[in-house]
Amino acid sequence: MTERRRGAALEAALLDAAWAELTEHGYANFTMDAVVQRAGTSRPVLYRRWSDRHELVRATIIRALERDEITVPDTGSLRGDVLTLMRQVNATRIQLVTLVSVHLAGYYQETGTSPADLRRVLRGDRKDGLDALYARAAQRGEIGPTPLPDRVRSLPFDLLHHEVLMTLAPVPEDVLTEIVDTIFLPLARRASN
Amino acid sequence: MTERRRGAALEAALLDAAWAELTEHGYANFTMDAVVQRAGTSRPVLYRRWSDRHELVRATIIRALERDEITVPDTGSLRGDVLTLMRQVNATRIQLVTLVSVHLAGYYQETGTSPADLRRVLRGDRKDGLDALYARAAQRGEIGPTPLPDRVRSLPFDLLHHEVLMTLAPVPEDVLTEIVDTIFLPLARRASN
DNA sequence: CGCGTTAGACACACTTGCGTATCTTACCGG
DNA sequence: CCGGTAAGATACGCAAGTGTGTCTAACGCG
Repeated sequence: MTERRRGAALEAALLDAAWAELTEHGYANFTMDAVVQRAGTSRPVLYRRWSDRHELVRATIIRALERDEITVPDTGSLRGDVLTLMRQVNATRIQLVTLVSVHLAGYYQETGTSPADLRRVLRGDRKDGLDALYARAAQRGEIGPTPLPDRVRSLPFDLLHHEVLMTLAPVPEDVLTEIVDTIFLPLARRASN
Repeated sequence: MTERRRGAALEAALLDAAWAELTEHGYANFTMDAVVQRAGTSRPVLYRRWSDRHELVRATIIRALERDEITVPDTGSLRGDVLTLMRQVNATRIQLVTLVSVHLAGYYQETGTSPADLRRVLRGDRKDGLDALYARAAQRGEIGPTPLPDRVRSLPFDLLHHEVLMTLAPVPEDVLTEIVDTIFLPLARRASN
């Protein structure tokens, strides 16, 4: 044990361990002990930074949110853009989505919030990007000039989300294309004419 | 305490209490103690019937499934049928859906199952009814002769489901009609031509 | 090099929930 | 009305997790 971590490095290790515990065992089975053990340190080190379970969970989720920034793509076609975005979400945010939606049931009851509230935070910054994405599609003539209803715009992501929540696993590529090609695109073209 | 319940009556009281605890406090905070206390009886009475937490939860969910049978409507129009079905689900199954999808995270990890597995049970018996519903719609000429893809057929219910999971509350009527009128019906008509 | 800071190990009191064992007491059937 | 069955009330031991002390030993800065 010659290497003794300190300060930021130690803190990062703890948050990484907490994140791993959260995603692997869920909020219900999330224990300070497990985090400490996984990080290879000891109880007081943890408590010196976060005074209780709640604070640690909050810090862990915030940290996860700050990682994995999602960038809105510009592939040259609506289909490509939407699919690329879905793939990004599918690849990087599954753990986050399932954690936030499924594992935090207790949290919602305590705070009176709902998954939609947290989801708005997740998606908020993407709103402008989505606007631009659909504007480009309209400009290319892929969809008509009438702006799409919000529910149509979010449709592919809602369905992706739903699929993730139901299977608790990454969504296969053919399901992504099916959602886009048999549901979203026909509707988008029709709804904006 | 002159009234002492026995047999079936007592069992029903226990399962009712368990259901109330599950929906109010979720699986994570579900304790045998709370059930016993809520039912106004004592620990051993519970354990004589279900040997552990898991069995009790299973029995409670099965009981809830057996209640609230959903009947596939025949209103004379596809729109009316689908909307009526959605209203039924919205009115009677919210607790069940949220419980199964959101509160049982720990259960899935322990058993290696996913919400989709339980959902199949929920929806299984409705499959035949849905077939009939869409057959009638085709016969009336509301949709074309080409059978709808499964993903389209389940679309309104998936979106309802998603909405419930996000808000953890009953879905307002205007959202139901919006889903049907701006998403489902246009797509259904188009997809079966 | 020496000193303050803090990581790391360990032990504690406390709480909660589990599953069982024991005993009394009410109910129901014959 | 009487005897078996099961309800109801405690109580107990166990395990897991929490949050807090206390002590040491390593590290980093001046």
